[in-house]
Amino acid sequence: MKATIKDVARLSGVSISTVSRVMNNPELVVPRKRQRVLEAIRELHYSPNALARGLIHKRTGTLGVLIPDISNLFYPAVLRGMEDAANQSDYNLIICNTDTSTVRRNSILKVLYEKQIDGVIWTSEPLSRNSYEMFDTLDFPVVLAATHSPDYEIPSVRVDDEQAAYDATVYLIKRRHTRIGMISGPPNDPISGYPRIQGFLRALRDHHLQFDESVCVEFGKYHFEDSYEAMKRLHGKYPEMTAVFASSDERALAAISYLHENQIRVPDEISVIGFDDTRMAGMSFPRLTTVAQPLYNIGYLAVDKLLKVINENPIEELRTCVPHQIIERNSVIDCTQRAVIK
Amino acid sequence: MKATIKDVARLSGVSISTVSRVMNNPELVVPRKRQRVLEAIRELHYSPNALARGLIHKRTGTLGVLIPDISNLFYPAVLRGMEDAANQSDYNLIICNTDTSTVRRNSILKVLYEKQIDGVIWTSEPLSRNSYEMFDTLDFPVVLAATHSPDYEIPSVRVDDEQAAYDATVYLIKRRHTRIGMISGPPNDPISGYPRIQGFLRALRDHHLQFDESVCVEFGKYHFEDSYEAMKRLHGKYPEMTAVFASSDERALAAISYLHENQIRVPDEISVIGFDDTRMAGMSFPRLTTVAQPLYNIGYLAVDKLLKVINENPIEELRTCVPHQIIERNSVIDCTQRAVIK
DNA sequence: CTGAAAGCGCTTACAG
DNA sequence: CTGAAAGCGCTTACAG
Repeated sequence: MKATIKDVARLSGVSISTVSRVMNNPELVVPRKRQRVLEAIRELHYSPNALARGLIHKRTGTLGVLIPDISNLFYPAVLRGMEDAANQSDYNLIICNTDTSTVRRNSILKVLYEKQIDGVIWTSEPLSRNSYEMFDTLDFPVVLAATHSPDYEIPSVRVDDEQAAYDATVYLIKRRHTRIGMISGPPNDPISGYPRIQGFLRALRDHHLQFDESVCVEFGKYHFEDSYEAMKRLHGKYPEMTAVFASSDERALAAISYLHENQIRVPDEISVIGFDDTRMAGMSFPRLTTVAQPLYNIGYLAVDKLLKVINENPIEELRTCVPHQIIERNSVIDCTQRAVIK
Repeated sequence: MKATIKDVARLSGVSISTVSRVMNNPELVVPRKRQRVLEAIRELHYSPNALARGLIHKRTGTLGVLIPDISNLFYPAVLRGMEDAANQSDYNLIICNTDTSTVRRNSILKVLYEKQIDGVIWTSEPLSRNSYEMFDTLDFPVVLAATHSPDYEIPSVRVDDEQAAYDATVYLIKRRHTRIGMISGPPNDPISGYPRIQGFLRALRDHHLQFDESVCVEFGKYHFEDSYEAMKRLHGKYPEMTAVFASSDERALAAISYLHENQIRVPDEISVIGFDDTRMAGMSFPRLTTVAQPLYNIGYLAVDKLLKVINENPIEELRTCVPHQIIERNSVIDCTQRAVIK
């Protein structure tokens, strides 16, 4: 049996109030008694029951994290950042997979609510009206990570997707590519789809590159094989393309695989730039040039912000936009060098 | 303010006992009252406080998962399996990173203990005497995932590392490779180091391949760059090698990167086989042939087993060994074909 | 079938 | 400085 505060009180010959005090306000207890209590605690391997404490303080020191699917390689770094931030403030994380299902989301939120979670991080997915109302009626403090809400006043931490896509495209243009394709996520995805396509198109437009959206963009859903097929279609309809912007590292690797397997050299014939900078980006051949999201920081800052909301500390800005950055590796070549090699 | 059972009792004009009953044993309450209570619950958005319940039942429905580092790409699939198993039985998971630090482990275990976690999954790391004693005195139900303990009677779920390494090596030998190198983890690692080296050597021995361990094995610690360097050293001292067994997919990708970057064709000149079958394995070029661990299942079964221990259901076997399997992709070629190509 | 009471393991005014 | 008491939000014998 686990020892309780009563056992400690009995063994040290004081009341449970006193035991409680030596744990929470030791200076209120005379040293002699304090010692006796401390000894009893040690002897009994006593440690306080967080449920009882939580009941009184209305705090549990645990946060809920909702992500679409932990097996997506985008999350390991993000979650590590969240964990570290939580850990630093003595919080724990309960991580749950929603599989983008509303039903699942509801049932998760219900049990987290019962477990008296102090707040939740909502990751990646756009925040529907329905989700918003759920958080609102449950009165959950929420922070959005790697997503944001233009419609509701909810704190968020993410990258400027439109601008990042713009910069990635400009990076290619600066290297004299003029015929650039894109492998995108679903156009109705308000995070990794729509804004990145817009950024891509804006860059082309700004540089007076003629383009026809229907020939230079192809869509791969989330997984590798989809994007592999998308690359095949893209290459089929736009064979003169010299570079491609893929809106995730996974899509970029799929594109590279397709090219390799069809004897098209990367980057000598076609350059590829990715998005995210997951760990895989450094492990491919050629190593992937990509626009990095500060994944770890996104996670870290999101939890940090949530903790501020919970503790009613002021937060500097509602929607924080963390900087992206192009990581140059070996999958992009200057288009003129390309000509030489050829 | 959150509604409590008292609010529901007041609104529906019954005692809290009755409210409690409609939640837990509705058949004990007359339909008329039951309806009234149900309505009040809905009206107040009432949902029971799991802390109060946990205090009484001495159960929280949450499990602790200790892993070395969630940002390792080995874990996403394992954790997904754990999550699904937990979810299916209405349990939640608190995931914590130990960074292989004893201090960190102790502090994590302390708070999980206070939070009255129902049990813990200990992942990947070998179970030291010290850890064992910790679990023992805390009286935590524990299951080991992707590791096991020869010394203590603790349930575990993992692959037979020695045999899997043996099979991977035999796979190369069957394809007529006779000069095979290995990129291994640290030899003192009782999971991904020692047994896999032993399996590798046993395969060579069984097939009468002459070998000198000091020339055909090199060590890369955990990360990519280490293994890249290890591959460089291995190739330097064993240039006639035609195939390499890497004891993780990450090591295999590092080996492939090294070979590519030095214009050594894979698999045409040197074949590479990996270990784990993480998602990256399908995304590399060439796609990686590897010995798969059933990562998802390891996670799923470990939680399943832990739940059985917690509920005092019998478990079929203390140490379950899940089957490994070689996934053939494109990074290994028959050594005779290799000669032809050359 | 239902309510009052005790209790789960704590914390925190309130007296003294 | 310290103890008795009330209370956090529930569940569960025990009477009736």
